[in-house]
Amino acid sequence: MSIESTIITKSTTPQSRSAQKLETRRRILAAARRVFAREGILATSTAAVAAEAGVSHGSVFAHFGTQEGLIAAVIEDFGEALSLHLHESTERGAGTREVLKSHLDAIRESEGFYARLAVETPLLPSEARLSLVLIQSDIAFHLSPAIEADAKAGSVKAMPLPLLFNTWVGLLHYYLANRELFAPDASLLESRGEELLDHFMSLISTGGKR
Amino acid sequence: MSIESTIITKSTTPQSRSAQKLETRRRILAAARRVFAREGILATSTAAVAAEAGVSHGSVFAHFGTQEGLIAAVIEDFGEALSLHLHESTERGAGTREVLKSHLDAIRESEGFYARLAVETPLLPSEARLSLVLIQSDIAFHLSPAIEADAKAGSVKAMPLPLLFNTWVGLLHYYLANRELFAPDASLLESRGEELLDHFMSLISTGGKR
Amino acid sequence: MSIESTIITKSTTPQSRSAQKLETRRRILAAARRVFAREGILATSTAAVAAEAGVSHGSVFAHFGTQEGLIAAVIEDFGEALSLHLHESTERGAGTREVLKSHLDAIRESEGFYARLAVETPLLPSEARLSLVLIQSDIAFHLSPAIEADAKAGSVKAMPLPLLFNTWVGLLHYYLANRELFAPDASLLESRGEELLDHFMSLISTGGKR
Amino acid sequence: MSIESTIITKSTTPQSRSAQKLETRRRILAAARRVFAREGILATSTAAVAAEAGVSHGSVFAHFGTQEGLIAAVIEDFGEALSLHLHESTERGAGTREVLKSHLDAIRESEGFYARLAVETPLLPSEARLSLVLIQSDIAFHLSPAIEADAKAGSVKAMPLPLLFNTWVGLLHYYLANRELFAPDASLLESRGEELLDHFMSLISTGGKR
DNA sequence: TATGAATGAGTATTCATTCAT
DNA sequence: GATGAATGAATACTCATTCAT
Repeated sequence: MSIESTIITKSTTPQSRSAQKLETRRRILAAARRVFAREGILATSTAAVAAEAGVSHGSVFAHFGTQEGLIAAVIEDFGEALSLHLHESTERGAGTREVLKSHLDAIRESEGFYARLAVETPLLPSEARLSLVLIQSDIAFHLSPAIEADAKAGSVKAMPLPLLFNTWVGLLHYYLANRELFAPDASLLESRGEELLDHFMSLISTGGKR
Repeated sequence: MSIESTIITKSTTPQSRSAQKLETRRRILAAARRVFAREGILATSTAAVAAEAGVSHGSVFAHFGTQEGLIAAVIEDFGEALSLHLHESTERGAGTREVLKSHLDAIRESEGFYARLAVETPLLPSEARLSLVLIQSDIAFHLSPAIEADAKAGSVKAMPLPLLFNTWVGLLHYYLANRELFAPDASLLESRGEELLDHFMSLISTGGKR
Repeated sequence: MSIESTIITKSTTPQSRSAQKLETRRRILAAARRVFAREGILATSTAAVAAEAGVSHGSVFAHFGTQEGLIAAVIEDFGEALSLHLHESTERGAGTREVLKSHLDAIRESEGFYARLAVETPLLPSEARLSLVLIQSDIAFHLSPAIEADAKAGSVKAMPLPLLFNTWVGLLHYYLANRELFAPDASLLESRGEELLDHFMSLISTGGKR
Repeated sequence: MSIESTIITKSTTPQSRSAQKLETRRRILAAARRVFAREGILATSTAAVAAEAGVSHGSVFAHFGTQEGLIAAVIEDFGEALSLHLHESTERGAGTREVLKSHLDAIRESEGFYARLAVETPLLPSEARLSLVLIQSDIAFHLSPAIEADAKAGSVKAMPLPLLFNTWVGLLHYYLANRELFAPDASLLESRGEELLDHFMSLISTGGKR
């Protein structure tokens, strides 16, 4: 939606050269995100991205140098948006559940792409892998104080934070990786996000408090 | 190791032509498992498998028809071995922890290949994906009565079995997918299996009973 | 000529697999030599070679791995033939003029390709450059004793052999590089070889003996 | 060096727009000469020339139309400078050796570029090839009277001028084409120019007179 | 005039698959 | 049944050239 309007804007509103360039860059990034979500990151050819973006094949390389560069840029771009969303929707002093809820909310908008990322990142070049690490650091950064507070308050079991965090991410990624199985026709997070959240909270909660 | 002993067994017992054929098939399967573990399933060419097996490139196709067929067969073959191992090492009436321990033990021998499987399965054709589902059903089959018993006994929280199972698998796969990070130089299961097991048990245990 | 007869032989006489392979290799080498002579070495695409040879594009790489490998193989193949020719046509104890004559004779058959080689070698990858060095060593090897004898006999001026040799090669290559200018419609060596030889001999000869 | 001083001269004298245009043209030509010397003529992209010149990629085409046009212009420009240098440094009535010495001196300043020219000219489009022919005519024009005089005086053997001239150019180009071999770390003309000159003179000299 | 973003044709290389031996 | 030579479709990347600003 926003993409189309952008395109219209672009063709109707004459812009400076550098703005045009930025716009083309955005178009390619957005197109790549769409095709990546649809077909998979590794399974997508640079030509397919160019076609989806409505630009020449060469333009992809003029902007991103290599396929790896493109992939890294798409992930980084996505990571920034995710981070922004996360910061906006996570109140200071929010509880563990609220932070995890924000996490799911942030992902939900781009569930398709995020699911591909969860699955394919281990197979991507290191530059791209690093980007995902940064994304997750961001989430951990929000989660950490919430967990500590809840642990101190006794509502959450004491346990090493990394293990707890990785359990959550593992659970989430596992369901996303098997979306077709767990939510054949709909958004996985839409249909089962709440359930996953409840389940995880019950796992980490101290027995009596829940 | 178990692979080599299998080869030796077969080659010391010369048999009819159809047995020879079976032997070639086994060699290709074993070779594929090795290269897949080393290089990745999707990153491995059929030619590389043939070379590792010491057979002609054509033989791979004579036996498995297509690359997809080969991959599916390798996974199926692996699934059968895993299932066997699981049945052997899991005593009747074992507790939840023991079953999960058996699970890790069964995987440990082929950690490299299993890790590839955990990562790449979502990207493989559906035939191969189905095979992994069957493998996991098998584990669930062993786990189910143990959990139910422990739940009845009150040592494990009551919760939907699939969620519990998927949390375990999600956790395990997440660590396997990031082996390089979590166990740079050693076997992940060797160095951190126990820790994962303890962590998971503490998650699903009722507070006082553990 | 020999090429065509070879092709005929190939298609009429069923051969063993390895002979077939050698035959394909030969076809590609011969085709490459022809196109290289016609279009230039660097200006020729691997696809053009494949088309000229009547094989698939992939075959070129099945046989020579890379374009560089192909070029190196073509030069090496040519060098061997040249060396053979040189050995055959150069009698033991031949004089300087006779050896140089043999040199020209050996080149004449493949003047087109040799001219390309003379021009493009400095621009080719080092492996290929080395091949040309070997070819010229071969000529120097024949020339050396002849010069020495003639120098001792007083019919050739005393001078450092490398300078003398490089003057000859420089002269020859310069004329070959400018064939279109010096022999627009015919073979340069055919039409002007004798002249070059006479000229060079007069340069290196002692005044009185000529 | 001489190139830089030229630029300075031009940039300190701001002039009309058409002078500005000339200035840009000169900058591109000088930059191209530098990159050509460094990387090779054929191996240099128009974008690399633009970058070296500090102008936009489009400017190259605004001034020279095509890549071929640029190359031809660079060579022509070089030829003019060489011709000028040659005229200045060659005294009327100079002997053969002096003229050849002037030739080497003229080239020495731009040895890198001239060596590329010697090697790559046969591979360049005809317009560029023609330029080199003109350059060499120029040298021949200076050499001709000197040779004739020396021949008449009996110090140089009688022989067709073109053959003599081409032997000289062939020798020179052969050494330049193999600079890496003959003068790995230094200027070829610096380290071996005298030697080549002596050798060539001894070749064309009558025995006793030298 | 100068710019530089965009183009698209061209190229080397890979690899699953086929099939004659 | 096994072989391995041959195939050809697919794909990332380069670069001269154009043209709107």
